[in-house]
Amino acid sequence: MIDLGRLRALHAVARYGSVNRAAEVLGYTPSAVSQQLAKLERETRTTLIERQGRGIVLTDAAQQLAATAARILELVEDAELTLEEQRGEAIGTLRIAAFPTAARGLLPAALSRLIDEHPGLDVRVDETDPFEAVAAVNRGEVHIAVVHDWANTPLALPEGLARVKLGSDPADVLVPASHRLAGKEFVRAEDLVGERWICQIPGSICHEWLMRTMRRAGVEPDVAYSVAEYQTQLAMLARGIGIGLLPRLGRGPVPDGVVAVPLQPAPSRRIYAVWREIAARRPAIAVTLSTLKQVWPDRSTA
Amino acid sequence: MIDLGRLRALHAVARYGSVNRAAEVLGYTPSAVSQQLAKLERETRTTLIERQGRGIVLTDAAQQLAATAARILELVEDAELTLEEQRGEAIGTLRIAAFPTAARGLLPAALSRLIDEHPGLDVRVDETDPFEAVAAVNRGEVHIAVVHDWANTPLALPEGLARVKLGSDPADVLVPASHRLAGKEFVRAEDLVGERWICQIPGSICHEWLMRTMRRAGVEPDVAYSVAEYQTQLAMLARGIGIGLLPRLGRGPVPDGVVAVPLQPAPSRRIYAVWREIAARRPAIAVTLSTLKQVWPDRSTA
DNA sequence: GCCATCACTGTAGGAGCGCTAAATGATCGA
DNA sequence: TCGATCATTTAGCGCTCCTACAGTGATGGC
Repeated sequence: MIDLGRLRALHAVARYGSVNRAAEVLGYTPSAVSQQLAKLERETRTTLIERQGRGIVLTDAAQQLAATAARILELVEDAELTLEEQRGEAIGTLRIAAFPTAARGLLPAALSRLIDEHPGLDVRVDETDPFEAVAAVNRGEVHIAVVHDWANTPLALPEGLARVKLGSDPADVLVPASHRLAGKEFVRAEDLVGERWICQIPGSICHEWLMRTMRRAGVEPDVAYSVAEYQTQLAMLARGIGIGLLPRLGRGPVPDGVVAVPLQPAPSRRIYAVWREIAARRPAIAVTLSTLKQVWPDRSTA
Repeated sequence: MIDLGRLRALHAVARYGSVNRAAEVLGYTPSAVSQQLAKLERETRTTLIERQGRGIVLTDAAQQLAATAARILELVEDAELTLEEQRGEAIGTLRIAAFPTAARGLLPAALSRLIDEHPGLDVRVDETDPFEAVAAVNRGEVHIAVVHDWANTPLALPEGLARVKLGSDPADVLVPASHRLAGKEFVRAEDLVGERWICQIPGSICHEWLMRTMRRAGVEPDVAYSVAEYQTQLAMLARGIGIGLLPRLGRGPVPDGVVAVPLQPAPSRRIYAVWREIAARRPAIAVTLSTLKQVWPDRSTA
């Protein structure tokens, strides 16, 4: 009877289009995958792959076999999930992909609690941007993704993925203590026209929000200083050479010489946990999701 | 990921109710099956089997797992069949169970032709009575069963099994050359009242037909001589101490001193080939079925 | 047109798995 | 209580599968 390992290899090759990528995903060397395919060909006495240029293509028979292999592997995974569900223990490896701010501001609390309450759980974290994180969940390489979106460009999820909103992450304007806005209760976007910005690199919430909001208002923001580190940003702010924007999540208390002023309306970046719907039967995933929800720092008053 | 071998072991144990029988069917020692189950328990961290007396019982979790294992194995088998079908060659092992007369009178011709035309085919034959042969096909232990039934007690097949009629096997009355019926063109059942019978052991067509037909006519047949071997039966017949009944299938020419007289109506034992419906996609099975049909000795005139 | 690179394949060798055989444990029937 | 029947445990052997490394053929930059 056909070996499952061979089917996994074929399925991965069919899915990722190359022996190398399949091997990478499976955690093997390309040689191992190649040998598995060769053996599968010998055992089934069927040509499954053909070389094309530097790569390979699957024959029709292989495509078909890969399709049923997918169903078989799904059933096997389902059986494993059912067993784990029946056992009810949160156990095994759980991989989380989170964007940097969440990795810093949300995961430490969640992780320490998970490790305390579920010693059998081996949690791994990868810092990944939201787009890639969702793709990784969809491919099954990661169990949970912590991602964000903006109210005006809501996150679209592939079929089969579910999400729960953990909360919103408001961002404040950081200004030097001597700044004209330092004493205000809140500021509006239009108050910020003409300012020089100290932003973290493109992809940061500062950059994102500036571009989204200011441009919509018809103003091109002046990002004079683009820095990589939060500490650099703070040092510049303290010198009074510009202002910044920073999410509260994962931000420590602002140092002397810098003041955080809430924005009105607050930049509404929403944070979600995303997972494969069927995988939620795994207790490990269920407890992690619930822990993430519980440790969300409720700073509605902050 | 769960190993297929473990699932096969569990499935077999669930199906046959004991480690020993499962091992026998799988072609392993009980030790191997026991070890597989133990490993499956360790890997899934789930209790799957419990000892009960000398045997075992499966837990609920195991029952459920075995059920999905059945679906998985079915898919795997299906995938293999598809590959073989696509390849189109009759190849691999093919197991036939046949009742003794067919094994002697029908299979030799079929086998020699199969071996000639399909060198890749490894045909195995087991002489088995029809009831057991059908059960073996249903369990998947045998691919094709050659069986018979009587017109008044038609063969009932379990779901999923198919059959084709190969032909009818008429039986003649064998009488000594000196017998009063020796010159007749045919004889009727009522002509045979009062005769002493030389029969092969219970289960033979002679015995079966005598009991079925004579008793229906209200006559208890007198089986004076019950022998095991055809040659013995012939020797007795030649001495004129009784008469016999023998199917034409697998019977050689009758020796001097013995005459075959057709019965009217002929005992209508019908011969079928039986197979699992889904397995007919296998070229090996398809060609064997067609060969069996082709080599059926057409003796409508004999 | 040559060489660097990329992708897959082949080979040798070592680690680990899964099987068998034989002994052991547990239970049932006589 | 003894023998028979099932299942399990242990030791050990063979085989499989993986990695490391070398090799082959196609591609593309220069």
